[in-house]
Amino acid sequence: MEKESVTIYDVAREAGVSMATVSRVVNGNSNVKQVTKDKVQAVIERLDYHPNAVARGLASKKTTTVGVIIPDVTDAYFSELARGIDDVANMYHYNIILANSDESGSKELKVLENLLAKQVDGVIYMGNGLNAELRKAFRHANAPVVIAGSVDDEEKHPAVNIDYVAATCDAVNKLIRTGHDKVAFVSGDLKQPINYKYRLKGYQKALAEANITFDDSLIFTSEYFYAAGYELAKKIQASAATAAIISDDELAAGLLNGLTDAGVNVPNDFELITANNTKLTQITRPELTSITQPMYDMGAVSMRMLTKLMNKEQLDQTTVVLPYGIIARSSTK
Amino acid sequence: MEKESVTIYDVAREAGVSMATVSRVVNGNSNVKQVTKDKVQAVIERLDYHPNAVARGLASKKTTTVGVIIPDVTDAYFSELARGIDDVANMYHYNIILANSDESGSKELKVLENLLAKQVDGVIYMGNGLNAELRKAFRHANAPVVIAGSVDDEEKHPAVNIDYVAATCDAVNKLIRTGHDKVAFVSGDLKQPINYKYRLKGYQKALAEANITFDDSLIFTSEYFYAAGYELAKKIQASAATAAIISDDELAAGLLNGLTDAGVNVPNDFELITANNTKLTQITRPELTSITQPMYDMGAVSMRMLTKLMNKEQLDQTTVVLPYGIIARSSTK
DNA sequence: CTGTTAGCGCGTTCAT
DNA sequence: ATGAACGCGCTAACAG
Repeated sequence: MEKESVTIYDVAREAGVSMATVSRVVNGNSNVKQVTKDKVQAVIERLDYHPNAVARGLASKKTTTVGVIIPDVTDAYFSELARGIDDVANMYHYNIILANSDESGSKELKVLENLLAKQVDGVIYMGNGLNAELRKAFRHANAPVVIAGSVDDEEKHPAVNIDYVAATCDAVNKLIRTGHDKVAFVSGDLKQPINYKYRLKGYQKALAEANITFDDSLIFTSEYFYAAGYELAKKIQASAATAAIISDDELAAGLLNGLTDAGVNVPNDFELITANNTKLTQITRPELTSITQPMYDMGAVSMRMLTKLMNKEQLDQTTVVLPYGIIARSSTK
Repeated sequence: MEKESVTIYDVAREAGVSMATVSRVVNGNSNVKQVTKDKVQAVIERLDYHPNAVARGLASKKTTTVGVIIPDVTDAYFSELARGIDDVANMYHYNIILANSDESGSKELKVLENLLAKQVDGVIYMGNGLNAELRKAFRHANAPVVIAGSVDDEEKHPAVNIDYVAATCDAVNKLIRTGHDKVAFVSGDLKQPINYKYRLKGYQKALAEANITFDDSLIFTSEYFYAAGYELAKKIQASAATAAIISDDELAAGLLNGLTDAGVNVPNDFELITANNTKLTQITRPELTSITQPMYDMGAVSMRMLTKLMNKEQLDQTTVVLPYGIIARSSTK
């Protein structure tokens, strides 16, 4: 520690050139004679020179770091997205500042402000709480923002996601086809657009197509925790439902185990389909049938979009909808 | 986007003071008359001025960001640590740059170099691959480094962890007491100190105390993936083992399900104890008995230590060993 | 192809 | 209590 760091000026002096030339070779500018380039390169290595990214950032107004807002790193769904983001970021020589938001509106705002103060070149937002205030903050930010793994119900911001309406509809259809006409809908807060404007809509669409009347005693909301799902089992059991579509895997795992422990046989007495196909779905017994989302790719694509935006390139499409699927496992017949 | 950002200079002009004064009020310097402080504050709000952290970093040589090296965000164990780190970082007004290393030595080095170039004020290293090269890089870094959730077998670097020897020994003891004398040891790469210098040592200690001779046909290594564990079930079944201690929960979950699917009844025919008590342990059926580690706290404490180091404060102790426990669930009798 | 000169936005002496 | 001036390390015109 504490050794004086060598600057571009030191290598310029040692190499007998100007700092501009050093800057050029460091940045791969072609306008440098091979000989001097080699000479400078040698000095750089001898002195073990490393460009100071902060100074560079101040001068160039680019930090090559992007901010990533995530509800909770600990969440299997979002961390998978984060992995895709980081890998692509790396490819393009960006670093990511990761900030947990807990899906709290005020914290999201605070965190965004922070990221912007650090002069990030762009930000990726993950979370389902996109509201008017946040939207305004995004608009006023002088850095592009892309939404990953969720929706912008006003479709103003670049986003990458799947067709949540269709996916939910398909899943519910699958349940209906097996003979269920009392399918529970289990999601997070219904105030969030992704739940009431997309998932619930898909659910209702499936019912409508099968001429089943909507019954709101079959609608359940919960936090996305294992324990919450386990707890919910009682309520679901007390309802008329014989199957359920759940919008979160951890929640689904809790529900599954809660039902099982209460003596309900899944899938014979009750069928379940969950939404994210995270690692958890294979670990439970029975394994969980699930909607599949390309989480890693969604993260990767959103970061790729962001690089274009940061580069002032035109986007082919502002919303990228990736394909989803349904993988049948043992929680359905 | 693209609105000219307001600088400290703008505020100074509008408020009719010098930028030095603005800087003082922004940084809470006491030497400012209340009246002018208020005046400046008003202008700051009116102009919506936000200090540029990059310029600040260049001038002060502090970026208030720390680098966090993590094997994989997607890993339940490490992401829990990361959460603790981020929460404490936030308390002290730091941000974290998260970098995935995949436990690859070369990538860890590259990533560290990167972080250092960005002038992070400190770094937290998570991973089990602390080798000579990395150690050297840490020493030469002009930022303090603390190791979280793993060991520095030379005990030179500040680190926070648990007593892996004792924890493993306890777990194996528990198995032995139930009557097992053929306990399998399942871990990751035995080249990693945490596995051969700590966990394996604890395993051997337990055997020795019970006068059971060590049998290396009971030693298994694997990658930390569910599928790898599932695959491993066959080999374990073919061995003489009747119980196992496993060093990773995802691996343990795979092993458990592999055994179960092969017709082995856990815990009646085979008992399992896993190591990290992540969320997974409650999701499997039967639930997994596990060593418990305070992951979140380990992250939090390591970040707290780092803030002291960055502040040039003395550390009370360079290695913090947090308490562990063993929680009995249904994979043991 | 290379060097000179300005800043980038802010913290920090050093005067006053 | 406040201001002037310098410098942090680098990029980016602009000359030549």
